[in-house]
Amino acid sequence: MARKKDGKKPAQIIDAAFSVFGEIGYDATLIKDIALRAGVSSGTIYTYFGDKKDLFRATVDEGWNRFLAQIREIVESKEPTGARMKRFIDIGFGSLKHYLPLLRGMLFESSQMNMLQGKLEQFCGLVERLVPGQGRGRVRRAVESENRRSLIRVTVFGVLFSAALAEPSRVDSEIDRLRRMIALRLSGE
Amino acid sequence: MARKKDGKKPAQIIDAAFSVFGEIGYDATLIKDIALRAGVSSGTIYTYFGDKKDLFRATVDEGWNRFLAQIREIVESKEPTGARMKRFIDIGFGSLKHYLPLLRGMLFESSQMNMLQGKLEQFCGLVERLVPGQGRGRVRRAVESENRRSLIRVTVFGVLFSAALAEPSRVDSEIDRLRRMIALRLSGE
Amino acid sequence: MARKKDGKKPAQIIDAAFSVFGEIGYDATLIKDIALRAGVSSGTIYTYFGDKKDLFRATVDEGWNRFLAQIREIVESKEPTGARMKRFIDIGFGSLKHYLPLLRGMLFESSQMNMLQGKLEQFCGLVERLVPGQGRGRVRRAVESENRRSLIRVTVFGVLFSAALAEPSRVDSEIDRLRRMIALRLSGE
Amino acid sequence: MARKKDGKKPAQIIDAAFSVFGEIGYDATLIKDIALRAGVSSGTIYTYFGDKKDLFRATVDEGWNRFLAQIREIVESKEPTGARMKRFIDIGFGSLKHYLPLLRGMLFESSQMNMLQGKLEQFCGLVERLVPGQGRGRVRRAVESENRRSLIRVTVFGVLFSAALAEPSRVDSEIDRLRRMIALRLSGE
DNA sequence: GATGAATGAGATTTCATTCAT
DNA sequence: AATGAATGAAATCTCATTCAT
Repeated sequence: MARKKDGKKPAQIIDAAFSVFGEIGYDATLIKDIALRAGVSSGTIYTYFGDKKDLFRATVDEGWNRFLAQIREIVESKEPTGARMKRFIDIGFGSLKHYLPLLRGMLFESSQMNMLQGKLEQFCGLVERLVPGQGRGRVRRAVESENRRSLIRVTVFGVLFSAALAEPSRVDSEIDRLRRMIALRLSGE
Repeated sequence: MARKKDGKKPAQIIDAAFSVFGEIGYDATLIKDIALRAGVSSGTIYTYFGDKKDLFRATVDEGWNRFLAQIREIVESKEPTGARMKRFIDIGFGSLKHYLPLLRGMLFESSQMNMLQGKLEQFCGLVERLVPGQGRGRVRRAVESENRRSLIRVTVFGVLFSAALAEPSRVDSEIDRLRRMIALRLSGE
Repeated sequence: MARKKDGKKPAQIIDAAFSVFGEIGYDATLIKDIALRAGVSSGTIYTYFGDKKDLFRATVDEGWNRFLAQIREIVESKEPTGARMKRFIDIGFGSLKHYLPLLRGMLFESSQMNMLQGKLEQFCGLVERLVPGQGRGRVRRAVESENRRSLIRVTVFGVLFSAALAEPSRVDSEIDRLRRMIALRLSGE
Repeated sequence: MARKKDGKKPAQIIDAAFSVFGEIGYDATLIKDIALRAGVSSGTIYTYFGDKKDLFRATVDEGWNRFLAQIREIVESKEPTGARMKRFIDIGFGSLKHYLPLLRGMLFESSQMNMLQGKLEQFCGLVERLVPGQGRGRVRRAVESENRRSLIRVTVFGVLFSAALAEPSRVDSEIDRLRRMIALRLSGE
């Protein structure tokens, strides 16, 4: 997220939008709330963003891109697989805590669904590159590849939504539990 | 007697609500839309349901209960595990296609989140009873049990939301893919 | 008011209307409430009365005419003035308690204003005939007559609205106080 | 700055509300009517007043307080009684013409009854202080005091409602008649 | 005649967006 | 550029009235 101090209105606004959308969802969020938290007037928001949807998109993009950038860096690093995995889990689950509000926000408005879908695919693609294929040497490579992709997808979605839907007070422990579970599975395979 | 009271109005309304909520989400759905699709007037909806939220709740409950009833019947049947698993997959994924709109609808309103959470827990509980624990005889029973529960949870959430977020035109093939994947894993374990 | 037992729907309805309108006023009264209290269906009301306003008018007329009939009988009786006055006060304030709800009902709807006005004039006319003119023999008969009429009018309105606006729990004592006051003034003059 | 904030909007709105409520009563008045007459949009009303009831209350309070302030000033002045009476009658009946719509408005909604009741008591209290007690030196002080209070109350209510319920076209002459009558009584006592 | 389910016009209120200052 | 008062379209819900049975 943008820094609050640098005096840049759009960044301030996106920061505020991030937290308000995250806390109460797209529909319940009033432009006024965001303006208030950003320390600007409602009108100012329209100087930088076309409309409410536009601001939402920008907010999600900003957050997601930062998140993906971290993951991408890990996936593309030259470290040995084990170390990469460990960092992936550390960074990934750490970010999950931070970006969860955003994810929730994305869940709560149908029109954003497509947005969410595309972003998750991107992420799944990175995870695929991270996790080594198992069935090396076997015959039914294609089938397995499809299965592997599906499994990754299900796991990614499962983790994200388990976290997103957990009760606020239990979010942290839920994320920790998910993390242990995933660490175990990744190491076991 | 008053006008023909065939007793089908509430069901008609819930059916209409089921599809409209499912298609465009809670907020975007107008009472008028539902009335139109149900072939009744807006006012009639308020004869049977207190308000819009009430109708939504009733719609979700109705759908979910039907779904759970099917699953519960399978879980509690006396069939051998293998047969039960097969039926579970057949019925479960079959229903998934049918109830997907509902699931989508539940995603689209933050205030419904709790509802969703509770219902998914119910479902996970049933799945746990269906899938036999693996590590019988091993030492770390407790850890394993927690892991197993987490894994089931992640898988259930993952399957449901993979399906829910798939593009409408690809929903069917996505569900089939998920189904194959799950079948493979259940049989392999 | 009509008797409830004679099996006549319109009378039942007017009885019910009398009490409901009186308790909560014209606007707050639902046709359904009246129907419920009358032991008939909403539809039945429309068999006997054109619409809600019509029913209100009929209810008020019915009540008011009964009240006026009592007063008229007194005014036109051959008793000596003193006795007539006494009966007037007894009957008048007694009826006030009974018909107060109706009066309240009439107050609470602008469209009923004219109705109220006309009825009160009728009543004032009767009171004028009851209370003997004072200034007999003096010169300025006309002035005095106008004054007397105004005084009666103010007093009648004052008594009715003091009673109508009294807090429900204090209505009875308020009416008694008014009654003592009026009795005193009538005897003193 | 935002659009010209002349600070007059709430007053404009209250003025408009005053006349519309007065003309047709609370229920029949649409927010749109008031907005139209105030020369603002419906939404603007909600910038300054919470809801319709709130606006009604504010309107009545505003009007009533102005009226009472005038009366209080007279009651508390050091003038000789005769002069005070004269001014009371002049100002009081003058104001009555102006505030009559308000009084009418207050009549038209049962829920406003308490409001009306309380305000009238205030006014009666002032009048009591204005009109000198008569029976000084007599025995039955208490009885007289109660009677006097009742009489004032009845007279106040009587005057106000005689005026309020008069046909619009005759309001002025009715008020003049009431005024003459009261002037006579006050001077005569 | 009686019923009461169904109707649908209509009112309040919200809030994204605009625009005068 | 920034402001925030003003706008007004739009949606829920109510309830008098109708009419099929």
